[in-house]
Amino acid sequence: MATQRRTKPETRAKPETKAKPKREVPLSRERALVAAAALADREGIGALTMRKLAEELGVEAMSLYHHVANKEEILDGMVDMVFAEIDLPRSDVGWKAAMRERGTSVRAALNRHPWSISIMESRTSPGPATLRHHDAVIGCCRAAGFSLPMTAHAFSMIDSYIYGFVMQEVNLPFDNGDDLHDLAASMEPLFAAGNYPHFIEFVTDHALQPGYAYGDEFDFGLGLILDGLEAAARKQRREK
Amino acid sequence: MATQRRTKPETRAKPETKAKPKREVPLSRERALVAAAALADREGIGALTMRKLAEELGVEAMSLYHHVANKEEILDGMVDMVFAEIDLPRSDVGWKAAMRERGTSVRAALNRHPWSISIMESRTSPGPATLRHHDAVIGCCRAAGFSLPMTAHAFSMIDSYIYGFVMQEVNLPFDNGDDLHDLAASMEPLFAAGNYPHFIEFVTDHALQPGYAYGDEFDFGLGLILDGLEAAARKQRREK
DNA sequence: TTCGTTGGCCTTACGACGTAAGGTGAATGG
DNA sequence: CCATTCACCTTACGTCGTAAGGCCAACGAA
Repeated sequence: MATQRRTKPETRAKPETKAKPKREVPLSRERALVAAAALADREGIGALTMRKLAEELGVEAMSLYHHVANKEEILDGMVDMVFAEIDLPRSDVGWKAAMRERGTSVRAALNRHPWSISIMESRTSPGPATLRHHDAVIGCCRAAGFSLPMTAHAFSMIDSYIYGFVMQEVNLPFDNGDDLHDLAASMEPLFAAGNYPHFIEFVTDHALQPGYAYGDEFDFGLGLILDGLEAAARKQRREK
Repeated sequence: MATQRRTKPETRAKPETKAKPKREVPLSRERALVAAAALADREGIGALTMRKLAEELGVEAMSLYHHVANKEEILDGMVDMVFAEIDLPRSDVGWKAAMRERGTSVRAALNRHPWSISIMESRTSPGPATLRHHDAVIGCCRAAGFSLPMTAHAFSMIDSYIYGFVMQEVNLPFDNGDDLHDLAASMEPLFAAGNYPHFIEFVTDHALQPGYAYGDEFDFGLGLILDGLEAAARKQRREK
Protein backbone atom coordinates (compact mmCIF):
# COMPACT_ATOMS: atom_id res chain seq x y z
CA MET A 1 0.00 0.00 0.00
CA ALA A 2 1.89 3.03 1.05
CA THR A 3 5.27 3.48 -0.47
CA GLN A 4 7.00 4.11 2.77
CA ARG A 5 6.05 2.28 5.92
CA ARG A 6 7.65 3.06 9.16
CA THR A 7 8.90 -0.51 9.35
CA LYS A 8 10.58 -0.62 6.01
CA PRO A 9 14.17 -1.57 6.77
CA GLU A 10 15.93 0.67 4.26
CA THR A 11 14.45 3.85 5.63
CA ARG A 12 15.70 2.87 9.08
CA ALA A 13 18.99 1.49 7.97
CA LYS A 14 20.79 4.68 7.05
CA PRO A 15 19.44 7.53 9.13
CA GLU A 16 22.77 9.38 9.09
CA THR A 17 22.55 10.00 5.40
CA LYS A 18 19.60 12.27 5.88
CA ALA A 19 19.98 15.85 6.99
CA LYS A 20 17.47 15.10 9.74
CA PRO A 21 18.31 11.64 10.99
CA LYS A 22 15.11 9.95 12.00
CA ARG A 23 15.05 9.28 15.72
CA GLU A 24 14.96 5.53 16.31
CA VAL A 25 13.19 6.04 19.63
CA PRO A 26 10.73 8.93 19.73
CA LEU A 27 10.67 11.56 22.42
CA SER A 28 8.29 10.90 25.27
CA ARG A 29 7.42 12.16 28.69
CA GLU A 30 9.27 9.22 30.23
CA ARG A 31 12.44 9.74 28.22
CA ALA A 32 12.36 13.41 29.15
CA LEU A 33 12.00 12.68 32.86
CA VAL A 34 14.79 10.12 32.90
CA ALA A 35 17.11 12.45 31.03
CA ALA A 36 16.16 15.33 33.32
CA ALA A 37 17.02 13.32 36.42
CA ALA A 38 20.29 12.17 34.90
CA LEU A 39 21.22 15.72 33.95
CA ALA A 40 20.37 17.03 37.40
CA ASP A 41 22.38 14.22 39.00
CA ARG A 42 25.37 14.99 36.84
CA GLU A 43 25.42 18.79 36.74
CA GLY A 44 23.09 19.94 39.48
CA ILE A 45 19.54 21.14 39.42
CA GLY A 46 20.66 24.59 38.32
CA ALA A 47 21.91 23.13 35.05
CA LEU A 48 18.54 21.63 34.26
CA THR A 49 17.13 23.96 31.64
CA MET A 50 14.71 23.14 28.90
CA ARG A 51 17.37 23.85 26.29
CA LYS A 52 20.03 21.66 27.88
CA LEU A 53 17.56 18.87 28.48
CA ALA A 54 16.43 19.03 24.87
CA GLU A 55 20.02 18.97 23.65
CA GLU A 56 20.63 15.92 25.82
CA LEU A 57 17.80 14.23 23.94
CA GLY A 58 18.95 15.38 20.52
CA VAL A 59 16.00 17.68 20.12
CA GLU A 60 15.09 21.35 20.30
CA ALA A 61 13.74 22.89 23.48
CA MET A 62 10.24 23.50 22.22
CA SER A 63 9.80 19.87 21.27
CA LEU A 64 9.64 19.02 24.94
CA TYR A 65 6.40 20.92 25.19
CA HIS A 66 4.64 18.30 23.12
CA HIS A 67 5.13 15.85 25.96
CA VAL A 68 5.00 17.99 29.08
CA ALA A 69 2.95 21.08 29.79
CA ASN A 70 5.84 23.03 31.29
CA LYS A 71 8.98 22.74 33.35
CA GLU A 72 6.98 22.40 36.57
CA GLU A 73 5.56 19.15 35.29
CA ILE A 74 9.06 17.85 34.73
CA LEU A 75 10.01 18.70 38.30
CA ASP A 76 6.86 16.99 39.56
CA GLY A 77 7.73 13.91 37.57
CA MET A 78 11.29 13.89 38.82
CA VAL A 79 10.14 13.93 42.44
CA ASP A 80 7.82 11.06 41.77
CA MET A 81 10.66 9.11 40.17
CA VAL A 82 12.65 9.50 43.36
CA PHE A 83 9.76 8.19 45.42
CA ALA A 84 9.55 5.24 43.06
CA GLU A 85 13.12 4.37 44.05
CA ILE A 86 12.31 4.15 47.72
CA ASP A 87 11.70 0.74 49.23
CA LEU A 88 8.21 0.47 50.65
CA PRO A 89 8.03 -0.65 54.27
CA ARG A 90 8.15 -4.42 54.50
CA SER A 91 5.18 -6.17 56.00
CA ASP A 92 7.09 -9.24 57.16
CA VAL A 93 8.87 -7.52 60.02
CA GLY A 94 7.63 -5.37 62.88
CA TRP A 95 6.64 -1.79 62.20
CA LYS A 96 9.78 -0.51 63.87
CA ALA A 97 12.15 -2.46 61.69
CA ALA A 98 10.04 -1.67 58.65
CA MET A 99 10.10 2.04 59.41
CA ARG A 100 13.81 2.01 60.12
CA GLU A 101 14.52 0.39 56.79
CA ARG A 102 12.12 2.66 54.99
CA GLY A 103 13.73 5.72 56.56
CA THR A 104 17.16 4.54 55.56
CA SER A 105 15.91 3.99 52.04
CA VAL A 106 14.39 7.46 51.87
CA ARG A 107 17.60 9.03 53.04
CA ALA A 108 19.60 7.03 50.52
CA ALA A 109 17.34 8.01 47.64
CA LEU A 110 17.38 11.69 48.56
CA ASN A 111 21.15 11.55 48.83
CA ARG A 112 21.51 9.85 45.48
CA HIS A 113 19.57 12.75 43.97
CA PRO A 114 20.53 15.80 46.00
CA TRP A 115 18.27 18.02 43.94
CA SER A 116 15.18 16.14 45.08
CA ILE A 117 14.92 17.64 48.53
CA SER A 118 15.15 21.12 47.10
CA ILE A 119 12.37 20.65 44.58
CA MET A 120 10.17 18.52 46.83
CA GLU A 121 9.40 21.48 48.95
CA SER A 122 7.89 23.53 46.20
CA ARG A 123 5.85 20.73 44.71
CA THR A 124 2.28 20.38 45.78
CA SER A 125 0.72 17.64 43.66
CA PRO A 126 2.01 14.19 44.55
CA GLY A 127 2.48 11.61 41.80
CA PRO A 128 1.39 7.98 41.90
CA ALA A 129 4.65 6.65 43.35
CA THR A 130 4.48 9.28 46.08
CA LEU A 131 0.92 8.35 46.93
CA ARG A 132 1.81 4.68 46.88
CA HIS A 133 4.63 5.34 49.27
CA HIS A 134 2.50 7.36 51.66
CA ASP A 135 -0.21 4.76 51.51
CA ALA A 136 2.23 2.01 52.41
CA VAL A 137 3.64 3.97 55.35
CA ILE A 138 0.21 4.66 56.74
CA GLY A 139 -0.76 1.06 56.16
CA CYS A 140 2.29 -0.10 58.05
CA CYS A 141 1.35 1.97 61.09
CA ARG A 142 -2.25 0.88 60.97
CA ALA A 143 -1.28 -2.76 60.69
CA ALA A 144 0.77 -2.33 63.84
CA GLY A 145 -2.35 -1.22 65.64
CA PHE A 146 -1.69 2.52 65.61
CA SER A 147 -4.80 4.67 65.94
CA LEU A 148 -5.33 7.31 63.29
CA PRO A 149 -4.04 10.13 65.52
CA MET A 150 -1.02 8.04 66.44
CA THR A 151 -0.42 7.30 62.79
CA ALA A 152 -0.51 11.00 62.06
CA HIS A 153 2.04 11.61 64.78
CA ALA A 154 4.36 8.92 63.52
CA PHE A 155 4.03 9.90 59.88
CA SER A 156 4.61 13.57 60.51
CA MET A 157 7.46 13.07 62.88
CA ILE A 158 9.48 10.48 61.01
CA ASP A 159 9.21 12.26 57.70
CA SER A 160 9.93 15.66 59.18
CA TYR A 161 13.07 14.28 60.74
CA ILE A 162 14.24 12.57 57.58
CA TYR A 163 13.59 15.54 55.32
CA GLY A 164 15.20 17.97 57.71
CA PHE A 165 18.19 15.73 58.23
CA VAL A 166 18.78 15.21 54.54
CA MET A 167 18.28 18.88 53.87
CA GLN A 168 21.16 19.66 56.20
CA GLU A 169 23.25 16.70 55.12
CA VAL A 170 22.99 17.46 51.44
CA ASN A 171 23.97 21.06 51.93
CA LEU A 172 26.96 20.61 54.13
CA PRO A 173 29.64 22.87 52.71
CA PHE A 174 32.07 19.97 52.62
CA ASP A 175 32.17 16.47 51.27
CA ASN A 176 35.14 15.13 53.12
CA GLY A 177 37.64 15.85 55.89
CA ASP A 178 39.80 18.08 53.75
CA ASP A 179 36.97 20.40 52.84
CA LEU A 180 35.99 20.48 56.47
CA HIS A 181 39.42 21.66 57.51
CA ASP A 182 39.47 24.22 54.73
CA LEU A 183 36.15 25.51 55.98
CA ALA A 184 37.42 25.65 59.53
CA ALA A 185 40.46 27.58 58.38
CA SER A 186 38.28 30.05 56.50
CA MET A 187 36.24 30.71 59.61
CA GLU A 188 39.29 31.38 61.75
CA PRO A 189 38.99 35.16 61.51
CA LEU A 190 35.45 34.97 62.81
CA PHE A 191 36.56 32.99 65.78
CA ALA A 192 39.61 35.07 66.47
CA ALA A 193 37.48 37.74 68.07
CA GLY A 194 36.55 35.29 70.78
CA ASN A 195 32.94 35.07 69.68
CA TYR A 196 30.95 31.88 69.58
CA PRO A 197 33.00 30.05 72.22
CA HIS A 198 30.69 27.04 72.42
CA PHE A 199 30.44 26.73 68.70
CA ILE A 200 34.19 26.78 68.27
CA GLU A 201 34.71 24.23 71.00
CA PHE A 202 32.10 22.03 69.41
CA VAL A 203 33.66 22.25 65.99
CA THR A 204 37.30 21.85 66.95
CA ASP A 205 36.94 19.30 69.74
CA HIS A 206 34.20 17.21 68.19
CA ALA A 207 33.09 17.79 64.61
CA LEU A 208 36.63 18.14 63.32
CA GLN A 209 37.93 15.13 65.19
CA PRO A 210 38.92 12.20 63.00
CA GLY A 211 36.15 9.67 62.69
CA TYR A 212 33.31 12.10 63.09
CA ALA A 213 30.90 12.23 60.16
CA TYR A 214 27.66 14.15 60.29
CA GLY A 215 25.82 11.43 58.43
CA ASP A 216 26.36 9.09 61.36
CA GLU A 217 23.93 11.14 63.40
CA PHE A 218 21.05 9.86 61.34
CA ASP A 219 20.63 6.49 62.99
CA PHE A 220 20.71 7.89 66.49
CA GLY A 221 17.87 10.27 65.80
CA LEU A 222 15.77 7.81 63.87
CA GLY A 223 16.17 5.21 66.61
CA LEU A 224 15.25 7.66 69.31
CA ILE A 225 12.14 8.69 67.44
CA LEU A 226 11.04 5.10 66.83
CA ASP A 227 11.60 4.21 70.50
CA GLY A 228 9.58 7.22 71.54
CA LEU A 229 6.77 6.37 69.18
CA GLU A 230 6.70 2.82 70.46
CA ALA A 231 6.36 4.03 74.03
CA ALA A 232 3.69 6.52 73.06
CA ALA A 233 1.71 3.91 71.17
CA ARG A 234 1.90 1.49 74.06
CA LYS A 235 0.83 4.13 76.50
CA GLN A 236 -2.09 5.17 74.33
CA ARG A 237 -3.23 1.61 73.99
CA ARG A 238 -3.06 1.14 77.74
CA GLU A 239 -5.16 4.22 78.34
CA LYS A 240 -7.79 3.28 75.85
CA MET B 1 37.38 60.57 55.92
CA ALA B 2 33.75 61.51 56.40
CA THR B 3 32.23 58.96 54.16
CA GLN B 4 28.72 60.10 54.92
CA ARG B 5 27.63 63.70 55.02
CA ARG B 6 23.93 63.30 54.70
CA THR B 7 23.27 65.66 57.62
CA LYS B 8 23.35 68.93 55.76
CA PRO B 9 19.79 70.19 56.19
CA GLU B 10 19.33 72.50 53.17
CA THR B 11 20.29 69.99 50.55
CA ARG B 12 17.83 67.60 52.09
CA ALA B 13 15.05 70.14 52.55
CA LYS B 14 13.54 70.34 49.07
CA PRO B 15 14.11 67.13 47.20
CA GLU B 16 10.87 67.22 45.24
CA THR B 17 11.82 70.33 43.27
CA LYS B 18 14.58 68.49 41.45
CA ALA B 19 13.99 66.25 38.46
CA LYS B 20 15.87 63.58 40.35
CA PRO B 21 14.56 63.89 43.86
CA LYS B 22 17.45 63.41 46.21
CA ARG B 23 16.89 60.39 48.37
CA GLU B 24 16.49 61.50 51.96
CA VAL B 25 17.89 58.21 53.20
CA PRO B 26 20.60 56.67 51.02
CA LEU B 27 20.58 53.13 49.79
CA SER B 28 22.48 50.66 51.92
CA ARG B 29 22.98 46.96 52.35
CA GLU B 30 20.66 47.01 55.33
CA ARG B 31 17.86 48.86 53.56
CA ALA B 32 18.20 46.44 50.67
CA LEU B 33 17.96 43.42 52.92
CA VAL B 34 14.95 44.73 54.81
CA ALA B 35 13.16 45.59 51.59
CA ALA B 36 14.05 42.21 50.11
CA ALA B 37 12.56 40.37 53.06
CA ALA B 38 9.44 42.52 52.97
CA LEU B 39 9.03 41.92 49.25
CA ALA B 40 9.49 38.16 49.65
CA ASP B 41 7.00 38.14 52.53
CA ARG B 42 4.46 39.99 50.46
CA GLU B 43 4.80 38.43 47.02
CA GLY B 44 6.82 35.28 47.51
CA ILE B 45 10.46 34.50 46.94
CA GLY B 46 9.85 34.10 43.23
CA ALA B 47 8.94 37.76 42.97
CA LEU B 48 12.23 38.82 44.51
CA THR B 49 14.21 40.04 41.53
CA MET B 50 16.91 42.65 41.48
CA ARG B 51 14.73 44.90 39.35
CA LYS B 52 11.67 44.65 41.56
CA LEU B 53 13.73 45.11 44.68
CA ALA B 54 15.34 48.18 43.22
CA GLU B 55 11.99 49.60 42.20
CA GLU B 56 10.77 49.03 45.74
CA LEU B 57 13.65 51.20 46.91
CA GLY B 58 13.10 53.89 44.28
CA VAL B 59 16.30 53.00 42.51
CA GLU B 60 17.56 51.18 39.44
CA ALA B 61 18.59 47.55 39.59
CA MET B 62 22.28 48.13 39.07
CA SER B 63 22.47 50.52 41.98
CA LEU B 64 22.03 47.57 44.30
CA TYR B 65 25.39 46.24 43.21
CA HIS B 66 27.13 49.11 44.95
CA HIS B 67 25.99 47.65 48.24
CA VAL B 68 25.92 43.91 47.68
CA ALA B 69 28.15 41.75 45.53
CA ASN B 70 25.29 39.82 43.97
CA LYS B 71 21.89 38.35 44.61
CA GLU B 72 23.35 35.44 46.54
CA GLU B 73 24.62 37.86 49.13
CA ILE B 74 21.11 39.23 49.53
CA LEU B 75 19.75 35.75 50.11
CA ASP B 76 22.49 35.07 52.66
CA GLY B 77 21.62 38.27 54.45
CA MET B 78 17.92 37.48 54.46
CA VAL B 79 18.53 34.12 56.09
CA ASP B 80 20.64 35.76 58.74
CA MET B 81 17.89 38.29 59.38
CA VAL B 82 15.49 35.45 60.06
CA PHE B 83 17.91 33.92 62.54
CA ALA B 84 18.17 37.28 64.22
CA GLU B 85 14.42 37.10 64.87
CA ILE B 86 14.66 33.83 66.72
CA ASP B 87 14.71 33.91 70.50
CA LEU B 88 17.91 32.44 71.86
CA PRO B 89 17.44 29.67 74.41
CA ARG B 90 16.93 31.12 77.86
CA SER B 91 19.46 30.25 80.50
CA ASP B 92 17.11 30.71 83.45
CA VAL B 93 15.09 27.57 82.84
CA GLY B 94 16.10 23.95 82.32
CA TRP B 95 17.52 22.92 78.96
CA LYS B 96 14.30 21.16 78.04
CA ALA B 97 12.10 24.19 78.51
CA ALA B 98 14.71 26.38 76.86
CA MET B 99 14.89 24.08 73.85
CA ARG B 100 11.15 23.82 73.60
CA GLU B 101 10.77 27.57 73.56
CA ARG B 102 13.61 27.97 71.13
CA GLY B 103 12.11 25.37 68.82
CA THR B 104 8.76 27.10 68.92
CA SER B 105 10.47 30.38 68.14
CA VAL B 106 12.33 28.88 65.19
CA ARG B 107 9.14 27.45 63.79
CA ALA B 108 7.34 30.77 64.22
CA ALA B 109 10.10 32.71 62.48
CA LEU B 110 10.28 30.28 59.57
CA ASN B 111 6.51 30.45 59.23
CA ARG B 112 6.51 34.22 59.29
CA HIS B 113 8.91 34.12 56.35
CA PRO B 114 7.96 31.07 54.34
CA TRP B 115 10.71 31.74 51.84
CA SER B 116 13.40 31.25 54.46
CA ILE B 117 13.30 27.49 54.61
CA SER B 118 13.63 27.27 50.85
CA ILE B 119 16.68 29.49 50.63
CA MET B 120 18.32 28.20 53.82
CA GLU B 121 19.05 24.94 52.18
CA SER B 122 21.15 26.37 49.43
CA ARG B 123 23.10 28.75 51.59
CA THR B 124 26.43 27.61 52.92
CA SER B 125 28.00 30.57 54.70
CA PRO B 126 26.24 31.38 57.98
CA GLY B 127 25.94 35.01 59.06
CA PRO B 128 26.63 36.38 62.52
CA ALA B 129 23.09 35.95 63.83
CA THR B 130 23.10 32.36 62.64
CA LEU B 131 26.40 31.67 64.37
CA ARG B 132 25.18 33.38 67.50
CA HIS B 133 22.10 31.22 67.47
CA HIS B 134 24.03 27.99 66.99
CA ASP B 135 26.48 29.01 69.67
CA ALA B 136 23.67 29.62 72.14
CA VAL B 137 22.03 26.28 71.39
CA ILE B 138 25.27 24.40 71.88
CA GLY B 139 25.97 26.41 75.01
CA CYS B 140 22.56 25.49 76.38
CA CYS B 141 23.23 21.79 75.94
CA ARG B 142 26.68 22.02 77.40
CA ALA B 143 25.44 23.95 80.40
CA ALA B 144 22.98 21.14 81.03
CA GLY B 145 25.88 18.75 81.26
CA PHE B 146 25.60 17.20 77.79
CA SER B 147 28.81 15.69 76.46
CA LEU B 148 29.99 16.86 73.07
CA PRO B 149 28.64 13.78 71.29
CA MET B 150 25.34 14.13 73.10
CA THR B 151 25.23 17.80 72.15
CA ALA B 152 25.78 16.83 68.53
CA HIS B 153 22.94 14.35 68.74
CA ALA B 154 20.58 16.87 70.27
CA PHE B 155 21.54 19.68 67.92
CA SER B 156 21.23 17.58 64.79
CA MET B 157 18.04 15.94 65.83
CA ILE B 158 16.08 18.92 67.04
CA ASP B 159 17.00 21.09 64.10
CA SER B 160 16.40 18.34 61.57
CA TYR B 161 12.94 17.85 62.99
CA ILE B 162 12.10 21.54 63.01
CA TYR B 163 13.36 22.21 59.52
CA GLY B 164 11.65 19.15 58.11
CA PHE B 165 8.42 19.96 59.86
CA VAL B 166 8.34 23.54 58.68
CA MET B 167 9.29 22.50 55.20
CA GLN B 168 6.18 20.35 55.05
CA GLU B 169 4.01 22.80 56.92
CA VAL B 170 4.89 25.74 54.75
CA ASN B 171 4.19 23.82 51.58
CA LEU B 172 0.87 22.35 52.47
CA PRO B 173 -1.35 22.90 49.45
CA PHE B 174 -3.99 24.48 51.64
CA ASP B 175 -4.20 27.24 54.18
CA ASN B 176 -7.55 26.45 55.71
CA GLY B 177 -10.35 23.91 55.85
CA ASP B 178 -11.93 25.07 52.62
CA ASP B 179 -8.79 24.59 50.60
CA LEU B 180 -8.39 21.21 52.19
CA HIS B 181 -11.80 20.11 51.05
CA ASP B 182 -11.19 21.49 47.59
CA LEU B 183 -8.01 19.49 47.46
CA ALA B 184 -9.78 16.37 48.63
CA ALA B 185 -12.41 16.86 45.96
CA SER B 186 -9.75 17.26 43.29
CA MET B 187 -8.16 13.98 44.31
CA GLU B 188 -11.40 12.08 44.15
CA PRO B 189 -10.73 10.61 40.70
CA LEU B 190 -7.44 9.20 41.95
CA PHE B 191 -9.16 7.48 44.80
CA ALA B 192 -12.07 6.27 42.76
CA ALA B 193 -9.96 3.47 41.35
CA GLY B 194 -9.69 2.01 44.82
CA ASN B 195 -6.01 2.75 45.12
CA TYR B 196 -4.33 4.03 48.22
CA PRO B 197 -6.90 2.66 50.66
CA HIS B 198 -4.96 3.55 53.80
CA PHE B 199 -4.17 6.99 52.56
CA ILE B 200 -7.79 7.72 51.75
CA GLU B 201 -8.95 6.42 55.11
CA PHE B 202 -6.36 8.55 56.81
CA VAL B 203 -7.35 11.68 54.94
CA THR B 204 -11.11 11.34 55.15
CA ASP B 205 -11.41 9.92 58.65
CA HIS B 206 -8.69 11.95 60.29
CA ALA B 207 -7.00 14.80 58.45
CA LEU B 208 -10.28 16.14 57.06
CA GLN B 209 -12.11 15.89 60.35
CA PRO B 210 -13.02 19.24 61.90
CA GLY B 211 -10.50 20.31 64.46
CA TYR B 212 -7.54 18.65 62.88
CA ALA B 213 -4.72 20.97 61.90
CA TYR B 214 -1.37 19.70 60.72
CA GLY B 215 0.47 22.38 62.65
CA ASP B 216 -0.72 20.83 65.88
CA GLU B 217 1.55 17.88 65.27
CA PHE B 218 4.58 19.99 66.00
CA ASP B 219 4.42 19.95 69.77
CA PHE B 220 3.94 16.20 69.97
CA GLY B 221 7.08 15.51 67.97
CA LEU B 222 9.21 18.13 69.69
CA GLY B 223 8.13 16.85 73.10
CA LEU B 224 8.87 13.27 72.18
CA ILE B 225 12.32 14.21 70.94
CA LEU B 226 13.13 16.21 74.06
CA ASP B 227 11.96 13.38 76.30
CA GLY B 228 14.07 10.92 74.35
CA LEU B 229 17.12 13.14 74.55
CA GLU B 230 16.65 13.53 78.26
CA ALA B 231 16.56 9.79 78.75
CA ALA B 232 19.57 9.31 76.50
CA ALA B 233 21.56 11.97 78.34
CA ARG B 234 20.70 10.45 81.68
CA LYS B 235 21.65 7.01 80.51
CA GLN B 236 24.92 8.22 79.11
CA ARG B 237 25.77 9.95 82.33
CA ARG B 238 25.02 6.82 84.28
CA GLU B 239 27.28 4.73 82.09
CA LYS B 240 30.16 7.13 82.25
C1' DT C 1 -1.64 7.10 -7.11
C1' DT C 2 -3.00 11.14 -5.14
C1' DC C 3 -4.25 14.13 -1.59
C1' DG C 4 -5.73 16.19 2.49
C1' DT C 5 -4.82 15.41 7.49
C1' DT C 6 -2.19 14.65 11.34
C1' DG C 7 1.32 15.14 14.57
C1' DG C 8 6.10 15.30 15.93
C1' DC C 9 9.73 18.42 15.71
C1' DC C 10 11.70 23.03 14.51
C1' DT C 11 12.14 28.27 13.95
C1' DT C 12 11.50 32.58 15.54
C1' DA C 13 10.49 35.73 18.90
C1' DC C 14 9.23 37.92 23.42
C1' DG C 15 9.66 39.50 27.90
C1' DA C 16 11.76 38.26 31.99
C1' DC C 17 16.21 37.46 34.52
C1' DG C 18 21.26 38.46 36.72
C1' DT C 19 24.86 41.37 35.95
C1' DA C 20 29.28 43.43 33.16
C1' DA C 21 30.85 47.88 31.58
C1' DG C 22 30.95 52.36 31.57
C1' DG C 23 28.68 57.04 32.01
C1' DT C 24 26.89 61.19 34.67
C1' DG C 25 26.32 64.70 37.76
C1' DA C 26 26.27 66.56 42.34
C1' DA C 27 28.72 66.91 46.65
C1' DT C 28 33.39 67.04 48.70
C1' DG C 29 38.05 68.53 49.93
C1' DG C 30 42.07 70.83 48.37
C1' DC D 1 37.47 77.09 41.68
C1' DC D 2 38.50 72.80 40.19
C1' DA D 3 39.67 67.86 40.40
C1' DT D 4 37.96 63.92 42.64
C1' DT D 5 34.86 60.82 44.38
C1' DC D 6 30.97 58.15 44.62
C1' DA D 7 26.08 57.17 44.43
C1' DC D 8 23.22 56.14 41.08
C1' DC D 9 21.93 55.43 36.08
C1' DT D 10 22.10 53.66 31.08
C1' DT D 11 22.93 50.33 27.95
C1' DA D 12 23.75 45.86 26.67
C1' DC D 13 24.67 40.73 26.76
C1' DG D 14 23.62 36.06 27.29
C1' DT D 15 20.28 32.95 29.35
C1' DC D 16 15.91 31.56 30.81
C1' DG D 17 10.77 29.63 30.08
C1' DT D 18 7.61 29.45 26.60
C1' DA D 19 3.87 31.52 22.97
C1' DA D 20 2.92 31.20 18.07
C1' DG D 21 3.20 29.26 14.08
C1' DG D 22 5.77 26.62 10.21
C1' DC D 23 7.46 22.43 8.00
C1' DC D 24 7.52 17.84 6.54
C1' DA D 25 7.19 12.73 6.80
C1' DA D 26 3.84 9.27 7.50
C1' DC D 27 -0.75 8.01 7.25
C1' DG D 28 -6.11 6.99 5.76
C1' DA D 29 -9.23 7.62 2.33
C1' DA D 30 -10.51 8.20 -2.47
